[in-house]
Amino acid sequence: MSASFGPVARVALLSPHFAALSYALPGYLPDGAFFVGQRVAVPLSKGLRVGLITAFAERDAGAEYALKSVLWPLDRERLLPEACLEIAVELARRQGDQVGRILAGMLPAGLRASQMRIRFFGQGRPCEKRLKDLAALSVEELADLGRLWTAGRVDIRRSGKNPLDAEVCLLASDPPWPVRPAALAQSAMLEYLLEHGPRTRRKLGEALGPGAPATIATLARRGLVLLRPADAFEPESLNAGQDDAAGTPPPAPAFPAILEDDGAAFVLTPEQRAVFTPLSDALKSDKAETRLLYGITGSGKTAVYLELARECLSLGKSVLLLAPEVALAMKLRADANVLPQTLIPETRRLLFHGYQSPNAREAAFRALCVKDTGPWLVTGTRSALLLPLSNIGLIVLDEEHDASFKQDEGLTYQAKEVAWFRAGREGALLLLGSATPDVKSFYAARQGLIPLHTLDRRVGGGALPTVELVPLSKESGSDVPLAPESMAALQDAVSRGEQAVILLNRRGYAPLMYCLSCNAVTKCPDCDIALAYHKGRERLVCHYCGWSTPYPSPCSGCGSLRFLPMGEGTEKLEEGLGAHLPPGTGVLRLDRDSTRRTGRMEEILSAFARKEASVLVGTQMLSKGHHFPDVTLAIVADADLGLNLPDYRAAERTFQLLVQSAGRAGRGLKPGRVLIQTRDPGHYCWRYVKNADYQGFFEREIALRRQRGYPPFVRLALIRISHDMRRDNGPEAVMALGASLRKTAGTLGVTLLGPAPAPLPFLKGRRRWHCLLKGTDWPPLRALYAEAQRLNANGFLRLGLDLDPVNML
DNA sequence: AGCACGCCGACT
DNA sequence: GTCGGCGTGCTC
Repeated sequence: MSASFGPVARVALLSPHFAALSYALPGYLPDGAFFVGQRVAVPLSKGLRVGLITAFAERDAGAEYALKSVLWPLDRERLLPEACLEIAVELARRQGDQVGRILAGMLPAGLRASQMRIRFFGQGRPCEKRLKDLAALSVEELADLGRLWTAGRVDIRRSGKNPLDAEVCLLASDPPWPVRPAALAQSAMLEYLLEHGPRTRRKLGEALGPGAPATIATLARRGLVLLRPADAFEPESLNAGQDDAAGTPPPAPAFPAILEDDGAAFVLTPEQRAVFTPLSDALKSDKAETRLLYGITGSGKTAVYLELARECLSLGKSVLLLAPEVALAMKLRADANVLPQTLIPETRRLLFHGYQSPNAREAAFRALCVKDTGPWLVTGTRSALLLPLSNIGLIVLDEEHDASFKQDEGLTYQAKEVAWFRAGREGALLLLGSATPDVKSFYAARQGLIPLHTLDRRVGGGALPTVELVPLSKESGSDVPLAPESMAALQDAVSRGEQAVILLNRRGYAPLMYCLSCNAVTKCPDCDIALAYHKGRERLVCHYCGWSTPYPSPCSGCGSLRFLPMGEGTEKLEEGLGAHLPPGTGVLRLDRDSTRRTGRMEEILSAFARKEASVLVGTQMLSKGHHFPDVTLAIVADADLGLNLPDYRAAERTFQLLVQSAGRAGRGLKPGRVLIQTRDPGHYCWRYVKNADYQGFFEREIALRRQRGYPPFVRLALIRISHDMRRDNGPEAVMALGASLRKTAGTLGVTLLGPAPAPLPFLKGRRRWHCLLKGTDWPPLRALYAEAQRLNANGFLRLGLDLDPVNML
C-alpha cells in the first residue's frame, strides 16, 4: 500500500462519513486512467468504498497520515461534468456540508454501491472477481490487469444481484382491503405498501421481518398485491409510458394537455408572440440571463415555453423544463408531446423525477453521460437540475413561486439557485414563470435585476372568474359539508351539467379524534401530533411521520371506544357531498391518499375530464395546472387554513394557492365563479384575491416585509437542532450551544433567536429545536453555523443549516 | 457504511 | 472459562 511519488487524487467518499481524502495513484495503471469526475474504488480502513475524484493535487509532504493508493477506476468516461461538480462544491460550501454527501445525494444508488464485480477478458476464458478481492493480488497480477484495462478488456458490473431485488410488490387496490382483522401481518404489509409505495421483496423483508415472504405469497395469491419485475418497473406511471433514452415514440397523454390536441395549429397569440420575441433574442444571445414571465392563469405560458424549447433545440442545445411536482412535470411533457413536429427529430426526450425507480434514474444518468448525442429535452422536477446534462441552452421553471422547488430533506437545495448557477455556467436562458410570482422574484424584477415579461390576457379572450367571499359562521356543526350559499351554487352548477372543483387543503376524514371519555386527543407516539382519522384506511394516521394505528381500537389513555371525529378533511367532504347532491352526480377525490397507487392520479383526472363526475374534491394538488374546460365553479372550503402558520410567507402562500385555485374555473367558453369560504372575511388577503390583483398584493406584502424586517430585506437562516427524544441531557446541550452562539452572533452582526423548541417539537422520535438567524448577508450566517458545528464536534446533537427556509415547521 | 474493539450475559 | 450481544469509534 506504499505510495508512489507524483500526484494524489482528492477523493470525495460517496458513503458516510463522506470525507474528502487523498489517495496516491497506483503504479499498475497509467496516470491517464484517472480523471476528475470519475468514480473510483478506494481502500478505507479495512474495507472498500466508492468515491469520486474531485481534483488532483501535489502530495502534501507534511501530512501525518500514511497515503494509500486508489484501488481501481470505475468509469471510463467522466460521470459528472465540470458544472455538476462545481454545483456540488458550491452547495457544500453554502450549507457547511461535505462535498461527498452532496454528491451522494446527486447520484442514483446504483452508482454509489461498492459491491461490484470486475471481469477481465484476457487469454482464454474471462475471469471474474469481486472488486474487493483485487486488494489481495500481487503487484505483478495487478500490473497484468492494468494492461487489460488499458486495452479495454475489463468491465465492471454491480454484483449483489440478490434475487429478492428482482421483483417489486405493489398494491392492487385501495383500502379498505378484505383481510381479517386478526391477520395482522397482512394488514401491516398492505399499510406499509400504501405508505411507502412499491417495494422490493428484500425491502419488505427488512421492514416487516421473517414472516414477510409468506405474507407476500398469500397477498399475491388473493390478488391484493401484484408482483412486477423490478427492472421493467416505473413506479410513477405504469400507463404513462416513457420515450426516454430508448427512443420509442411517446404514447398519447393520459389526460388532456393545455394546448389544442391536434397539435397542427400551434400559433402563438399576438400577446404571446410579443413576449416570445425578446425571450428568443435572449436565448440566441448565448449569454446567461434570467427572465421572469408573469402571466395570469390561462394566459398560455406553456405555449411560450414550448416555442422557446423548440427554438433552443433547433440551435442544437438541450432544454430543461421543470415543474414543482411530478404530476405537473408529466403534464408538461404531455404538452410537449402533442406538438411532435415542433421539436426537431434528433431530439432525445427524458422524463426525470424523484419518484422513479433506482434503475430508471441510473439509466437516465448513464444515457446523459454518453458523449456527442443530440440535444436533450428533459422534463422533470427539481432533481432533474442535478443531472449530468451539458450544453444547456434553456432552463424553464414553471410555477416558480412553488415551495416544492426547494428540497429540504436529505440533500437540501433551492432549485432556483441551482438553475441560476447552471444557466450562468452554460450561458443559458433561465426563465421563471408564474401567475403569482414569488414576492422575492417580483421584487428583483421591480429592482431591475430580472427583466419582466407579462401576459395579462387569457387565451381566447376568456374572462377571469368572479370571486366571492362566503363568510363561515363560528358554529358550523351542521351536517351540511359546505356553507348554504356554496351548496346552492354547487347544486346549481351541477344541475346545468357543469363541473366544479372544491379545494380543501387537508386530507383524511377528520384531522382530530377526541376521546369522549377521557377528553384527550389521540396523538402520535413519535411526534406528539394529533392523529388524523382516515376512514377508507380504517386507521388513525400521523401526517408528519406516517405512523398509523387501526381504528376503531381502544383509547390508549382510558380504553374507551367512543371517539368524536373533529374537523373536516377531503375524505369527509367527498362523502358529505355525495350524500347532499342529487344521486348519480359523481364526486371524485384527488389527494395524496387517493393517488398513492400507481397511475391513479391519471385515472382520476381523466375520469373527471371525461365528465364521469361533476365534482372533484382535492387538496392543493388540484389547484395547479389542470385544465378542465367545463369547470365553472371553484370553491375553497377553508381559505384560512394556511393563514396562521408560523411563517412570514403565510399570506403569500395563501394568496398564491387561492389565485391558482381560482384559475381552475372558467377556462372554457362559460364564465367561471369562485367562492372562498372564510371565518375572517376582513383579512386583507381576500381583497387582492377577489380582483386577481397580484401587483396590489405584492405592494402591500413588500411594504410589510420591509417594515418587519423579513426577506428580501434581510437574510434568514434556520439552524435545525435535534437529538434523540430519550437523551435527557439533550435540552441542556442545546441551551449551552445557544449561549455560546449568542456571543459569536454579536461579533458577527447576526441576530440570533432561540434556540427554541421547533413548531413541531417532537418528530420521528427526535426532539427538535430551531435557531433563527437574521443578518444582512449570507457569509456571517454561514460563519455562525460553522461555529455551531465546531462546538458540536463530538456529534452529540444533529445540526442542519437551512438557508432561506421555506418550511419553518 | 463497514469493520474493528470492548465490555457485559448465557452456554459448553 | 469462552461465544457473542451490539454500543461507540475510526477511517487518506
